[in-house]
Amino acid sequence: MPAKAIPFRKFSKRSQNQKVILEAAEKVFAEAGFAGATTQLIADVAGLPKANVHYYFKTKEEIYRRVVYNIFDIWMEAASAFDTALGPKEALSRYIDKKVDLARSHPYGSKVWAAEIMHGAPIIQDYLEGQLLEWSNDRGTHIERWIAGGEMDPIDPAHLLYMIWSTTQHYADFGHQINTLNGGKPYSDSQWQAVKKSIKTVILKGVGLSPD
Amino acid sequence: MPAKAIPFRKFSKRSQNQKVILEAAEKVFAEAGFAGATTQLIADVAGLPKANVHYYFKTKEEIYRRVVYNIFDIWMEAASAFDTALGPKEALSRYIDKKVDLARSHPYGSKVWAAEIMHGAPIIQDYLEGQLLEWSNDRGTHIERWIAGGEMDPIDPAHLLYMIWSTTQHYADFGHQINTLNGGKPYSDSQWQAVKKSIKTVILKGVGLSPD
DNA sequence: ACAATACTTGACCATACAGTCAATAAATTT
DNA sequence: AAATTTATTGACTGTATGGTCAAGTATTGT
Repeated sequence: MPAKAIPFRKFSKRSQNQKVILEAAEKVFAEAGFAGATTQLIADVAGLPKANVHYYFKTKEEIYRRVVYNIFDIWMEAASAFDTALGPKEALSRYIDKKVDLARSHPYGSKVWAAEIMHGAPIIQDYLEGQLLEWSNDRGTHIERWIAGGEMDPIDPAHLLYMIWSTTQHYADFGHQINTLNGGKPYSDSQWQAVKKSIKTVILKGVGLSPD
Repeated sequence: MPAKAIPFRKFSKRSQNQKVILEAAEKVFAEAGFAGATTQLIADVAGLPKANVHYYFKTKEEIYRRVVYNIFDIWMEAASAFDTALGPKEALSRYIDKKVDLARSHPYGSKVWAAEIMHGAPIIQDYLEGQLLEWSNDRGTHIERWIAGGEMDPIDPAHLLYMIWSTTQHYADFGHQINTLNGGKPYSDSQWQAVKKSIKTVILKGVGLSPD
């Protein structure tokens, strides 16, 4: 919400700078936490003077809010990969693939999200109780339908979802630990492929679906 | 490390107060992050004046260090539950049980640990490269032996370990989200039992071991 | 009883930080 | 080209916080 009307120019200075600031902020919030993230550091990473950051965003909290909302949007988009029309094997496979892709492409966002939840979700509590709950319940009932129809083994759908969320996001949130145990090197393309395969194999077999 | 010698009295005022402070600090660090945790708040939660906290611990960082080391010790103790002499089914089952117990009994510690890793492990990097790497490699070779001996399906041992870590710790680190999706209520005893069962079932079946 | 050591605590200080402001420059509109 | 809006930035301010200190009280040892 700018103070005055935004020009409809597609790449206005305004939206360009906001984007740069938000990307810098995502990284800084992920690495230092909300309280540890200084506006000065965000400005430095963005390559702007601090006062300029405050010209575009009134408060640090407003920046944080925007970052968290962005992450939620990306998460919700990925959530649509869990397409129940496909049947359990395909739906779960594609969802896992998508979530691993996200862990790789948006590690900072994942960390900010994790920290937000760990601190009691002060900003996105509403979304948890709204969209996320709705989405989970919807997917849950489909999973129960598959179980009732003998298409997969019985399991509490919530636990299955948590298992997918945790295993995939772990590769973002604990990436530092994983890299350390990998000889200090980040995962290669083929290692990321192996991640997908391992997770899909265990979870699919784990609920009675033959993988590949 | 006290400035002078510690009296050998088992429950000296010193060790009592340190314990109270460290427990308070663990909670505050978990909920607010390192930078967001104020010594004043730690003192308030501990029920002591701030200056008293600084009498026992020189700096906030020293308190944080102690908290993180405590967590690592608890983690390592749990790690011994992965007893390779028992064979894959029992070893994995007991380890999962133990880790879920830990997620329930030490949620704050788990969060502090997660945040420490997410911020690049500034304090415990040495442990990651030392004890944790050693432990992981040791368990990894045993898992590979089981696989070679046909006792379980092939899987990259690292991914199996990450799967256990992530699924179990998720119930601590994302407890707020889980409670929200559980109607705002914390898990009951029987729900925690179900967590263990779900995780064990999926992972054991997922690597070709019949559960229960 | 006395000394010595350990603990307690309000008041204080230096620093770092979020946010402001005014003065200037660049871009856009008329 | 004048006017108006938008963007840039160094300098500044008030507040919150980590840490100190000195003056006290309790505890322990002799």
